[in-house]
Amino acid sequence: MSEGARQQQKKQTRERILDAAGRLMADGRGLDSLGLREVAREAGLAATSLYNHFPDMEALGLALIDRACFHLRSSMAEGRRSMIEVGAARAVRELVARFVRFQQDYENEFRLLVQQRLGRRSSYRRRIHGELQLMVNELAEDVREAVAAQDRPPVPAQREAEAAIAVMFGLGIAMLDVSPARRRELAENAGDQVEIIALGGRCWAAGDRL
Amino acid sequence: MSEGARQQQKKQTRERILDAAGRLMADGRGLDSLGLREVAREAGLAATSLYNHFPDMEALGLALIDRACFHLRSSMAEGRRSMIEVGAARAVRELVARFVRFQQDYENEFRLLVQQRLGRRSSYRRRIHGELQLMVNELAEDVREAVAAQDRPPVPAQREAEAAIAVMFGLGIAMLDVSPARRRELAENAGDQVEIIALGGRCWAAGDRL
DNA sequence: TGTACATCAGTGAACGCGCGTTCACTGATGTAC
DNA sequence: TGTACATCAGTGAACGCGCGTTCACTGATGTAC
Repeated sequence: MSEGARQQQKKQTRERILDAAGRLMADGRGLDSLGLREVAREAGLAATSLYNHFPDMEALGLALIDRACFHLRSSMAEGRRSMIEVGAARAVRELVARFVRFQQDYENEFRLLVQQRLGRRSSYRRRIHGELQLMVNELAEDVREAVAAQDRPPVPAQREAEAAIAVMFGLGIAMLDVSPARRRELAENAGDQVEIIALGGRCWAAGDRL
Repeated sequence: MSEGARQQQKKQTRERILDAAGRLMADGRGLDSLGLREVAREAGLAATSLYNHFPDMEALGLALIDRACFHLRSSMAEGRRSMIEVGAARAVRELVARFVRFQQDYENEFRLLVQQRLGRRSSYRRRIHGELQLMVNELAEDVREAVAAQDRPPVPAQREAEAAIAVMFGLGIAMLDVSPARRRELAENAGDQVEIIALGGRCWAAGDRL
């Protein structure tokens, strides 16, 4: 019980290290370019202290990725339940808006996820891939529920979700380097794209093909 | 004229350096992890010789990216002209097939482009962004022509092209880590997604909204 | 409550190594007369 | 055609620097009796 104090201290230090690493990534830097000493310095620790919290640099990176996944998941879950009621048109726009908010609130973490999705470490890739898979599945489930709630014929929800998420990640990447005005424009375009996907899903459900 | 021999030799050496760098990236390594000495060794040159061909490592990276852009462009241009005649359904599948072929033939270069699209160096990002923009515009133009040739009402070709390319890049990334069988499955899914996009474009053109 | 002992977060020195770049050079190729 | 000179691709040594990790340590915190 009183051991708690020490453990709590340790947890705080761990967070301090992750925060420091996050701060260093703020100016467009990638995880790969972060050095152990650099992170330690930023966190106000001796370089070797990091080994009390992470067995090696790979583990530190994985912790950063975990954190990013958590933020992505929370951001996308926010207000998810209301999707069914608001109707397809608004639901699509709000989906994109949630993603845009995540991208803006956690720009470094967004970059981290996209970069490490095809980084060198397979542990990173697997972690991110799994998270994105979950994200696709949840979105697909939402689409199915919303469609069922409106007594429409079942759409190819999985394909729609995959395409929508591909569009949103593309949007997130494109937004990184441009002005706020251009960002809004890109977001609106992406909203249109997702709407087109949803419309296409309805046609597909009705048996239409090209 | 006879100066040509020396110049030609130099050009060959330059290619040897780029080939060496390409080989080193073959096992999933990123551009950022390539060292000057390492590339020189692989090319059979003294480390300092690289400076006779590239002012610095950034220029070497840019040359690699240029090469990748060239291959992407050639791959996607291949058989582009026949798109109009074959009809929308086949055109969509062939579009995806061309991209898949590029991804397989030049896997390292595909990774290079995706990774450096949000890498640290803005010169890289700009180069790649410009290339992708061109790719989107060309695809949109093809869509417009094909639709016009069939006397259909004009579709939101730009949005369709953006969405389709986002889907294909997502596909390319997902294919990197999986078995050939799974790759085929993913490619088929992506084909369906692009078909859904095209169907959605038609609905949109007809004035449908969600 | 007081004391002896265990735990363990944080430290500083040291390891071998490769990094990108500069410099003065060598010697083959190309040029001018 | 022969000779003197210029060019320049390729070389090897050296620069200062940070890398990730190991090790033996210190001293505050926690535990047992």
